[in-house]
Amino acid sequence: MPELPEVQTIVDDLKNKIRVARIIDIKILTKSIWRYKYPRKRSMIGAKVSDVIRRGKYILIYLSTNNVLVIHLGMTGKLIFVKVGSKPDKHTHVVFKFPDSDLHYNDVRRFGFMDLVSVDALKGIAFLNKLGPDPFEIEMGEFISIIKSKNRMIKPLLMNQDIISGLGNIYSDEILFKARIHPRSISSRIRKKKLAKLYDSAREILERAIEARGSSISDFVDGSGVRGEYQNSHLVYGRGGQSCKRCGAKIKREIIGSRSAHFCPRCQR
DNA sequence: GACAACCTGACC
DNA sequence: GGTCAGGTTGTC
Repeated sequence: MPELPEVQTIVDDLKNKIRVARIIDIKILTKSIWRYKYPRKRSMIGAKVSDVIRRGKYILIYLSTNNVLVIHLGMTGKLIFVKVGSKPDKHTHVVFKFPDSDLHYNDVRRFGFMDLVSVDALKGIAFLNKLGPDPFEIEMGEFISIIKSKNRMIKPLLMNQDIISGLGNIYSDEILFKARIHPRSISSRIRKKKLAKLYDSAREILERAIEARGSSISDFVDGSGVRGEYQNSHLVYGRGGQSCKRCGAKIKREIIGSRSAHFCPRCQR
């Protein structure tokens, strides 16, 4: 489900609702969502949430006990605030109890996961260390040289979290359309001018998507259970067979890098 | 780079 | 019954 704008939306909601709040209790309903190792609850119970940040598509919840809860939402993960004592549904895997509300971690497909690590250990976590910068964390020149230095199809390259983090299937399609780059273009051969446009497009689209509180295709909702609006602004994603809003040509849907890619064969070359 | 694997649900 | 889905990881 979630790419950078959706994860940022959740992070903003978490920050507003639980920063400075204390975790009263935790109910773990599904053990297997803890990927690295099963956590000690006493490392979390009684702790205050000191900060919530996003790294790529990861959510990092810092606790006053010097531990960090690292969460990846996978495809269908959700963090939703509900009334104290609300009954978990069949896909609720963890319940965090706060004074004013409970926070349910739900995930239908269970591709998401959590880890609890100490602040010290965080620096040694491989899957965080290998994350590339997101488009807001780098300058245009750096972005261009990263892309130019690889010899790969641009869409799978943009989706590779080790190179640039935060982009997934929706936003890579939307960004490439805006920059008028064909998703199969080989990164090293794309002109600098086009890559400059790609950089601007990435930041612009992500910013607008965050303002719209994400894209809800089927599952995504924010911390209050409300859907995002950016799906209404998609120009290519999910529009295969329909006409391009820019030139009228038929939008194509093709498998590229084992994922469905949506693009306009006339606008994107 | 292509694929399968990990899962459940929606849709045809 | 089959296909598809906002992701990641590991194998050829």
